Amino acid sequence: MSANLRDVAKKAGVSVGTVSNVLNRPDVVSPKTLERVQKTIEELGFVPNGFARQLRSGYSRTIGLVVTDVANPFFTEVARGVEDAASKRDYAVFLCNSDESLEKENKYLSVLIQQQVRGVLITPADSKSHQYEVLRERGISVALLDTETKNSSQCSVSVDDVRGGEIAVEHLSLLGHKDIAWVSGPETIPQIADRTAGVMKAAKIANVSVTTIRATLMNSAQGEVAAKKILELKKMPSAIFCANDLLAFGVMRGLLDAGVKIPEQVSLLGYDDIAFGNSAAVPLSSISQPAYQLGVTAAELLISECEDNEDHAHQQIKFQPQLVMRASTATKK
Amino acid sequence: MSANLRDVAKKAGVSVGTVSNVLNRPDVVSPKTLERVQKTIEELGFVPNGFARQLRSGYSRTIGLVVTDVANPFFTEVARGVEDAASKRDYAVFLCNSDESLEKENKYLSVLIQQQVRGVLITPADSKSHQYEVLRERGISVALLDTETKNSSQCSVSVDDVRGGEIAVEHLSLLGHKDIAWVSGPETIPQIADRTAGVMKAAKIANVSVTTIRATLMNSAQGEVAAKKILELKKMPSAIFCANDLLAFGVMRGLLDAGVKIPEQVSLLGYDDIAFGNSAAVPLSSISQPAYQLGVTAAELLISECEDNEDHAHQQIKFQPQLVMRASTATKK
DNA sequence: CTAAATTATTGAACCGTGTCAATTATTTTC
DNA sequence: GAAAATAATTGACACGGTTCAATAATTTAG
Repeated sequence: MSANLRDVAKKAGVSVGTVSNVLNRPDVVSPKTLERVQKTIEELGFVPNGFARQLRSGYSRTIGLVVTDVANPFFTEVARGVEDAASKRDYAVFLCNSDESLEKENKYLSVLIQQQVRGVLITPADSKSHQYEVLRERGISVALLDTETKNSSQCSVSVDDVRGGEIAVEHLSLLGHKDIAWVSGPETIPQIADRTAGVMKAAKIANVSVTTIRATLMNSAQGEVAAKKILELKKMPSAIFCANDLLAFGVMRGLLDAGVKIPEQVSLLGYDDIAFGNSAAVPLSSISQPAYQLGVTAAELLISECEDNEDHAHQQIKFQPQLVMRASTATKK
Repeated sequence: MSANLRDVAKKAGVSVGTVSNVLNRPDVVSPKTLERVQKTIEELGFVPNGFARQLRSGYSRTIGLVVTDVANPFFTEVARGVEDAASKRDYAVFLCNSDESLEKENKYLSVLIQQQVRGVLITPADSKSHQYEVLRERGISVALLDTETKNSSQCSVSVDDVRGGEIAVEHLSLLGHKDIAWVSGPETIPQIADRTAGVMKAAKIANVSVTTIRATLMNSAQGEVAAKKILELKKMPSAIFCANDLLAFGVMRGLLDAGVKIPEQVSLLGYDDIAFGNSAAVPLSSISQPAYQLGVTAAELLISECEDNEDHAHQQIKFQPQLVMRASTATKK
């Protein structure tokens, strides 16, 4: 087996404390002892055991990233941002997918505790879940990702989803649409609830009527289901706003298959502005979020909190969404 | 601070050994003791400290996943598979993006060594790099992901890329195309080299002429660059085969913008069959790979190698690609 | 009902490092 | 050159689990 600190101490004729000092506080060791010990370390090919080190110090250089689904291109971008920023600070990232399930989320949090992560970046599966207080109690920093917190004792990096909902409706209203379908997702997801709030607020002001279609999951298969529901409505809306681009892709497919022309008959607007929007059957107009930047900022904030410990001022950073107009939205005929 | 094993033992009125047994060998503990201890664990919110555990056992329950780019939907799917399979076995996954750079890859391998991972799943950035031998020497299992190894002392899970290239050309040839453009990527990537080999082999047999366009990166921006190059060719090919779907999306956009009709004037075939292929401007025909399955299989194989230690038979598993025909390929007029 | 076999539980030793009060060696001061 | 100040070194203990030989409790056999 490979040499340990005691072996080095014995061979160099010093105590274990001195060897430990050579590794961690070389300045307190006399030059000639230092040299002798370092030579012995070299000879024995000694590499300190990370487990023992971390067990003693209590800290690791890892963070956990819990998102609802990395397969969603928005989160993929966020994840890249997190990973790049963490890597720059020499932190490794544990990737966890909660699949919007509270049970899975809790299971992963427990795994992350076991792994003794220094901090956790989390997009809560559910607005009610305050399970992450448990992490705090264990000295693990927590920052909310893509979710705002009213609680100022916590960092969060989010995008203004209320504003995003407003921008969407304002855009459609400006194009002359007065009857909009809002393809929403589970209202337990904070982002969705906020976008809905924005939609309703702007709709009231602009005097636009909104029909809500609720999707159970935010993927393109559920988008196709939503498309069917829209086609069955008594009165076809002239514009559709989807809670994310994946849903919008599904709706687009459903409508095109049914012979509905986009944007001639119906305008379609997505959310997230994922890279493929541009390559869609009808290039998709969307509400853009700075996903990569979100990840970078969140990771930097979290690591700063982990390391600055006491004198860290919690911040709630909020980015602004932006309209990206492509071919899928047009003025009402 | 949070509860440890001794606290649980005291509160439940048993010894530390028994609590440890409850965690690791529940079958040797009597049912009523088991229940009592589990209840106490629950009450105290006890989560075992991974470091301490690993220090004694010498092994961690983490693996590293090194891919060239998670933002590529193919790898995103693979990553999901890896994560789901690892999670089932109670392993946590470190995510690393090498961006096809050997330097970054080596940096990450070093980080993974520091983190004392039990095994590494890697898609080598470069066919030459045998840096992962260093890991082996440290007792870290390594399995190749999406790459075949000739070396039978190593596990690998791959897709038959040579066959993939063949299938593509056979398909296009069957549709009557005799003049094909092959939008390739860096030939240092083994997958690309294999696909090229398959293309050339099938082209020779089917008597098809191939013009190779080399993309520097496998993304859609480079696809647009490739489209420009194709438009500048003296003789326009009647079909284009791209090394992945992202490139194909770029090519599609480039051609459509130039007024070229797909598939009427040019057939376009991608590789990977990513989810968005179906939502593309022209639904994209593609060569499908079982990405999720690839990830699951690789993770299971790696963990089995980690745990079975001695009596583990190295396996080289190879999946077969499949043609998925959509609207972007058609018989030559 | 006792002896033997089986099952359950115990707790001290150990994994490999970091820490720090105590000890020893060296240098400075007058 | 002795006392005081400073620098260097020591080693037991802590971290929080796992392991395993020893012991205790229970079941089975005769």
